[in-house]
Amino acid sequence: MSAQKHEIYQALGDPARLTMIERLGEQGPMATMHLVEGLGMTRQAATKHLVVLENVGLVSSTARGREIIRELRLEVLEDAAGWLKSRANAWDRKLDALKKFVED
Amino acid sequence: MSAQKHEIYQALGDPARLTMIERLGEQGPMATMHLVEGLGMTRQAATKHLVVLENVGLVSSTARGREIIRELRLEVLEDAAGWLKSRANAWDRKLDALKKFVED
DNA sequence: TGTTTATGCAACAAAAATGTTGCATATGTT
DNA sequence: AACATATGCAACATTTTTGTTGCATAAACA
Repeated sequence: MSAQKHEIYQALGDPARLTMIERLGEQGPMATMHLVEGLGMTRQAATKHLVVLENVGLVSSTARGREIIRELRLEVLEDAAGWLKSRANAWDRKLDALKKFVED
Repeated sequence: MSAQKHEIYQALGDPARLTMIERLGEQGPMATMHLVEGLGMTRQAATKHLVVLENVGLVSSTARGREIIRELRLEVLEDAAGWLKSRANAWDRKLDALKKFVED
């Protein structure tokens, strides 16, 4: 069910989607129409981006009347960030060890 | 000169490229041919992926005889991971504050 | 010198991502 | 009831990404 790592990074790899994530992080849950404003694209295009974010679990949505409220799933984002950071740290140690090994 | 954030995540958003990054992190710098092995694609396809990684600064290359040695740029990876983590942390605090505000 | 190995570059094809328009549906509002 | 608002869905066009094949070049090696 949970998305593959590369799918999460791919979802983050678009300026419009990053902007929407930033807005949801700064201002909290909000309706689609509000999220779309200022992106320079139609509502339908923005919705497709939101679907991409939902598919990897970065965003969840709830109906409220005729609106759909989109919400950032911080745990998923933190997980993706943490994974990357922990890998980078592990590789840092490994590559240091390799370097020392070569020097001998 | 430095890549935009979304470009870095887009570069990470492909399974073949993530695999190559993992290999470079686990085993250190290596030649293209070695990196290509087991990816299930031609050398030319893999090279295109390496060019994507180079363009965003995640990988650098040096010629050694007829080989090209590819190396992981850990600083760039750490920077991308750190940015994501710091944003997530900041948003965590912000969204908590918002929640408390709503409850009053 | 001839052969194998590692690579680059260009043309091409197929698939996926991005964005548009048009139309339908359901919820508020006057 | 009539109108405005927020949304979904489908068809379509464009661009980007991903991968292939074929050919050229340069270094290592027998």
